Amino acid sequence: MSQSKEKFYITTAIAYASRKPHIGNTYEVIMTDAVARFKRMMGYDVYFLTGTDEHGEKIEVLANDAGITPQTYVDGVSGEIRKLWDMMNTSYDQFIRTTNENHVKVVQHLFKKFYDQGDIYKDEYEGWYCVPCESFFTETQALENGKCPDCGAQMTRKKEEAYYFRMHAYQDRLLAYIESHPDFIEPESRKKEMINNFIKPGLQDLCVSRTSFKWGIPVTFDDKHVVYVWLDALTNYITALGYDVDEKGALYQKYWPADVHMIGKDITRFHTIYWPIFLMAMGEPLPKKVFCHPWFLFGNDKMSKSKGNVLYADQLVEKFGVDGVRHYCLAEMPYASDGNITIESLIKRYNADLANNLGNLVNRTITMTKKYFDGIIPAPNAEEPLDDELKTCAKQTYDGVVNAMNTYHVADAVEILFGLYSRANKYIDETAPWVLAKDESKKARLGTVLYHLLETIRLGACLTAPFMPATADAIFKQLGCDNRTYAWGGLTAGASVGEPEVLFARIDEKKMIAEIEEEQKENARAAAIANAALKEAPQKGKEEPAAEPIQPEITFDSFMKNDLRCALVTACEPVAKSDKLLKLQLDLGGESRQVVSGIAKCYQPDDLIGKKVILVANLAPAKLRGVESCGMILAGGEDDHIKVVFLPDDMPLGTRIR
RNA sequence: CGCGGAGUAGAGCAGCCUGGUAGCUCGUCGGGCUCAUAACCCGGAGGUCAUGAGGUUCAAAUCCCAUCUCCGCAACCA
Repeated sequence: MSQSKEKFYITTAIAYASRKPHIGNTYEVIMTDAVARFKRMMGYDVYFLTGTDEHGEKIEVLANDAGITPQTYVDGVSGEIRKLWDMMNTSYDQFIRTTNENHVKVVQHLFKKFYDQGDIYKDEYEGWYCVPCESFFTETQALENGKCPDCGAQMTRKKEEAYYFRMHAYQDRLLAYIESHPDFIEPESRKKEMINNFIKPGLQDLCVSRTSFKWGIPVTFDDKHVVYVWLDALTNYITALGYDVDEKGALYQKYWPADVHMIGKDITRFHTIYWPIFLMAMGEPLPKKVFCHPWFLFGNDKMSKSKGNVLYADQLVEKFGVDGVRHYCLAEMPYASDGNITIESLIKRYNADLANNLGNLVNRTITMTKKYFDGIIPAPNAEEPLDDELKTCAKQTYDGVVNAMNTYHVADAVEILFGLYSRANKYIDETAPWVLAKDESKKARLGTVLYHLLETIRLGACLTAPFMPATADAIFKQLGCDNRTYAWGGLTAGASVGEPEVLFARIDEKKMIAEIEEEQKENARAAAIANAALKEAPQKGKEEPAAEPIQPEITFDSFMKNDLRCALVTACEPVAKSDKLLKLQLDLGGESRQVVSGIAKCYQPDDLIGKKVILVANLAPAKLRGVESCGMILAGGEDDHIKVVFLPDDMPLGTRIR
């Protein structure tokens, strides 16, 4: 401990403990881990923080559905997430949970402090309030004369109290900071997005408390309120270090400000606007960098439960191993644009990089050492000019990897590293050890070649450690050496290598794809059965309350208030500047109606024209995107999976449906 | 005219900031080798770098302008 090492504080976003994270979420932890391990290797004193975000309405609802307390729910999910991170061999120093007692206490202190110093103020939110729906609606949502957009009832003007954070007051300081720290937000495009979309138009004060649900950190001086999400979640980065309002703590003093927050691009706004402003209000320094990584898509689709295309890390680990999955994620994700996961590319990359290039190289080299030298590492005393190329490559690989990693171009770093293994394979071809072995007089040369190969593999293993720690260990074991210093000549001649073992067995692509398809069918079947079971007995499934809960019972009379009619779609066109809305002209036998419907993602106008649909004929009119909508047509599903209910062609127009 | 990004060989990407032989991986075709996991090595084919007989320049994938298409964010989702 003579020299204090330079510190490096790195964090992932905390994962929302509502459900098991998919491979896209897992990517973030893997990537952050690779950087953390790399920095440790470079001699930094690294502190790597990850954890779970455990409050909020959604979790409250999920727990209720499951019939358990939110705390119990969150204990389960958080534990699962942590297990997943552990399985992926991530080297975090701390796993924080926002239900952690200390975190809760500090958030409360901060809230109070902000309130006392005038950054947080209590205001009355005034808006239209619908009593039956127990909800607020904005001016633009409300229908004419203040009718409820949900149920059509007459709403009242109502005031509700809420706490707001004076974001606006810090706007200029934030902009100045971002502009004077060009590296603060990366990639660059995200920075522009933030500045142009949010900061320059003027920051809105942020609502930082809620009264509509209970599962959150209570505001100490006003117990109707709980602290709303981001003030709670973001502060994990410092509460984890023991920060408190009047007692900063040793870890905090040592590690703050963060060197980099690794986050998904979807939460850029919170990390590059609100979080810095909270810190300014605390009088604390801002993080040095927020790196907004892209997302993994499945094929070309966003991964989503409803599309049934979600991949989970543990599932992939079964097929490809921990390092197979780590390697794929790290090598495949581009720097700024979204990456695509497909099973085919997973297999291809696994075979090409891991089995053929790296695995086979190690295997053939160790085997030759066994075969020609009884496993004793020979001395390199018959060098030839050709060898310099290999050494130069090793040197350049190091520089290249360091360079790429320092700018978080992880995929580039991996590619450069594998270039070294590739060069070593070529070296075998150039030197043809099996030919040298036939000539006793070339023994010294043969030994030199093998030494160079073993040494190159050793150096490669040093650099592989941050990406695939277990594989690096396995390579060192086969080399019979654990010298992880990146300098040519670290292997000791005369020592013994270990036993050759296959690092990555080749995967039969066709066979595995067939296997996976089979599993997916099975999963689909299981899901279908589970869904059916849910419908019959709407009990509480813990994971994924897939079906929307059944609404409270109503009487026949109240149902009959809905006037449903058979109507013909006579014309249909998209609504300008909207990607979900279609404007439909309906004929219900004499009367015609204009209706706007949010189904454009699923239907083309031509799909609808000439079809008969069910119209809710007595729904209060509304304006959508400025277009008048008088009624709605019945459809099921959400987002990208909406199905309109069509009626038989021979049903007369205007027929009442019940 | 909301903001931003992207369009480069069959596929996936790099190069663009700091103009000057268009590169990598997979696939494909041909050859070599046998130490090794049917692996490894070499070579070929395949690109008018979205479009504009546009602008700047001795020189444009790279800088500027216009158009088209896709994506993300925002808005909208009766």
